[in-house]
Amino acid sequence: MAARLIGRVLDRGFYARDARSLAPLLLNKILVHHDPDAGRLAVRIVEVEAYAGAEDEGSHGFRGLTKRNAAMFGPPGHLYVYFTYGMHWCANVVAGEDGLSSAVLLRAAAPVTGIETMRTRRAAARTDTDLCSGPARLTQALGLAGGHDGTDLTLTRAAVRLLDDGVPPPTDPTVTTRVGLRSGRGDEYPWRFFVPDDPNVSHGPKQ
DNA sequence: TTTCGGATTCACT
DNA sequence: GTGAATCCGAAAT
Repeated sequence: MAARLIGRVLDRGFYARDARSLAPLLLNKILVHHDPDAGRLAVRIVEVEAYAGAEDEGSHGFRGLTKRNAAMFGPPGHLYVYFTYGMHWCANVVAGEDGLSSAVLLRAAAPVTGIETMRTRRAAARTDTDLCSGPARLTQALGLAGGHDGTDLTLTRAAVRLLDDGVPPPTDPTVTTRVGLRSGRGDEYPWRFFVPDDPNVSHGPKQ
């Protein structure tokens, strides 16, 4: 029933570019979680935000290395998963060279495989386009949490992987400012990218 | 040790 | 469109 997923694992060099360059390239990539409880879950990424290193006040890395954000400072191609608002997990892909604190936040996706599991986990979702239409919704639907912080996405046996299945990123992605940042703390940078007119994109500022 | 505020979501008006 | 829920990490004391 489920269509066979064919795709190649992206290599380290793909992730090594800076976050602003990497972010739009992640659009239309496939995020797969081999969930020990639910089997294979997969989504197609449709919305991302770039967080760029030490000079970006909106980035967790702005205030330097801490135990929480250590994955951001590590080598590219790993997951950075953090807890926020006392109840939500958000997942990032680490970008840039080892030692730089840059990452791309995965904000929204389109369900591909395991939709029944996602509907169960996202009971509040009224429609399938609400299953992954926000950074914390995405992690909840896929079952990602703090235990996945630091996962190497480039390992073929990793529980979480990012695949290129041949669908290219949009040639003209929509670009806006980032969501949820305080005024003057990096909210002015146009570093949010999403697939134009995709119904799974989160409800952010004017699109 | 205490305080502060958050890369959000959901229910409700 | 508005506000409550909810708790951890980091900064301040």
